[in-house]
Amino acid sequence: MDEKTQQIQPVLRALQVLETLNLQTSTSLSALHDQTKLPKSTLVRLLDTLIAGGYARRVSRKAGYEVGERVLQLSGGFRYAEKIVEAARPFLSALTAQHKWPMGLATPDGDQMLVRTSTRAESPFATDHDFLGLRIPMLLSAVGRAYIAYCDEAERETVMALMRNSKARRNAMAHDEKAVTRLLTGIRKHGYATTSPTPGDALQGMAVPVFENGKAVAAMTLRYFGSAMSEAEAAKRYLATLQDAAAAISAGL
Amino acid sequence: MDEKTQQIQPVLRALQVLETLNLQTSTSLSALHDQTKLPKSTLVRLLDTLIAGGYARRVSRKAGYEVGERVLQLSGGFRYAEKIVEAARPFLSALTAQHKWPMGLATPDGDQMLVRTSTRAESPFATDHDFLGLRIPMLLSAVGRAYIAYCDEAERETVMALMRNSKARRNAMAHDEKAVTRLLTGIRKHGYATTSPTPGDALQGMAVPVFENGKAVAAMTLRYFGSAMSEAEAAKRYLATLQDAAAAISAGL
DNA sequence: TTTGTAAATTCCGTGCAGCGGAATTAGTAT
DNA sequence: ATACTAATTCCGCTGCACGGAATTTACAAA
Repeated sequence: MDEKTQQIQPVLRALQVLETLNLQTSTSLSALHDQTKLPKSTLVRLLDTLIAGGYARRVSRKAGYEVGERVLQLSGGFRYAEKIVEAARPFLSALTAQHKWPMGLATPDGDQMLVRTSTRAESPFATDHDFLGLRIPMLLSAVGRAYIAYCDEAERETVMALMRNSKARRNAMAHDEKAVTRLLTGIRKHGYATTSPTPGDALQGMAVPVFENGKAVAAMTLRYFGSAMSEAEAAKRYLATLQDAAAAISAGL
Repeated sequence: MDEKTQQIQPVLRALQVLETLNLQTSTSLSALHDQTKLPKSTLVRLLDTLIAGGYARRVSRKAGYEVGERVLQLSGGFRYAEKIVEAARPFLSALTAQHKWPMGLATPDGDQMLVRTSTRAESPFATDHDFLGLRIPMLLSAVGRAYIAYCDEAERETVMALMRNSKARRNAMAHDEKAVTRLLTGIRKHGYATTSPTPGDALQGMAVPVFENGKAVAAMTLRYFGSAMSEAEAAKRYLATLQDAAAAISAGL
């Protein structure tokens, strides 16, 4: 239609495969076929290439394939412009080293939160994939809730209006003003936000805002197994350290 | 020559370009040409493709190109533990070549152990199927026991809590605190863990932890026929070599 | 053990898409 | 203005990526 820059098909396909491999610890050929819609023979050819380059690895016939160490070279040079991301990383790493749970930091991006850094790779409890670089809903995620509860009022009004005018499922809650008010009041009272509890062994989030010059600019989260401890217990154990870290990050800006 | 796996040229070239872009904040076409030795027209084609996918951005005619945000998706699933796997593999192969028994290495994954590499294919005694990429119970397997006995206390407490709250059969033992304590004490006393002896000609495991900077990060196991020798005899024959190998792997990290 | 079967892997002829040298355009220095 | 360098586009050739079909493999059931 518009610009017709030529695309090299196998390159985009290979990158798609790489992204898919990043979504689970290991992926069978069939699963890859289901998720990418690419023919299996094509997948094998792409995988052979990725393996030869060290970007992927064959695990076993049954478990399939996984990402190889060299993928780190593909993004190691990427830096966000914001200094807060760089400032926060060492604190998040330290917390993960201490408590083992994966940590993350996200900044606002329209009606969603953009995950800027995480310590998923450093935690033994990171069963799901990384949200790094992905956008997550403002009103459903711990980081989003922490941010919206503490950002300045003008910004909150703008974002809320944006969400109210949105038909997206992720913003459904924005239409229930009472519920939002209740949610935010609760967050400010306790000093932290959580994801809405999900059944099963999914990871829960517990998030606090990060300020710069008294203005909320990001939120950081600690993610833990809901089946390992209750929310109250998690707060009792980790909230103070989380808030200390957030304050330390602010101080370093 | 040796392996004749087919390689898709443009894929490896595109990844090479991506890696080069990661080396500096922005890269001009000429610089890219110098560093990759690829024709400029080819580079433009590759870059167009990467840009269309969001993996690169054009900064300006003069400054050239830089990596795009989406590169984060290419490595988000990578686990730090992969490095250990890479480092350990040659040692496991050497041990199997020497003793013939299959070796394996696993890293923690929630309340289970994830088998990351094995020499099953190199051993004549591998009767059972391949566990590569599969998860095995923490408290019933040799690798799991070795890991839980030597990992740091905060992590052990978390994992134990997780298992106590679990109804899964594989975690049944977690509810008997006394039994666990006895088990772990015995492991630390002898310096290795075993699978609970099973009747028949099943393979037994004998596992030791692998440390990094004094922290347990994985466990490696030697698997042998229980009917071929007693546990004491196996320990006498192989424990020292196992521990030496584990130490060598740690040293190489 | 043998057999069954679902999945992974290899094979191979077709055709088109990636290739790169040459021509063109844009931006910069004199 | 003019010359010069680097970026971009053009285009005919050909080599290799494509994917359906055939084969092999691993595992489980009998």
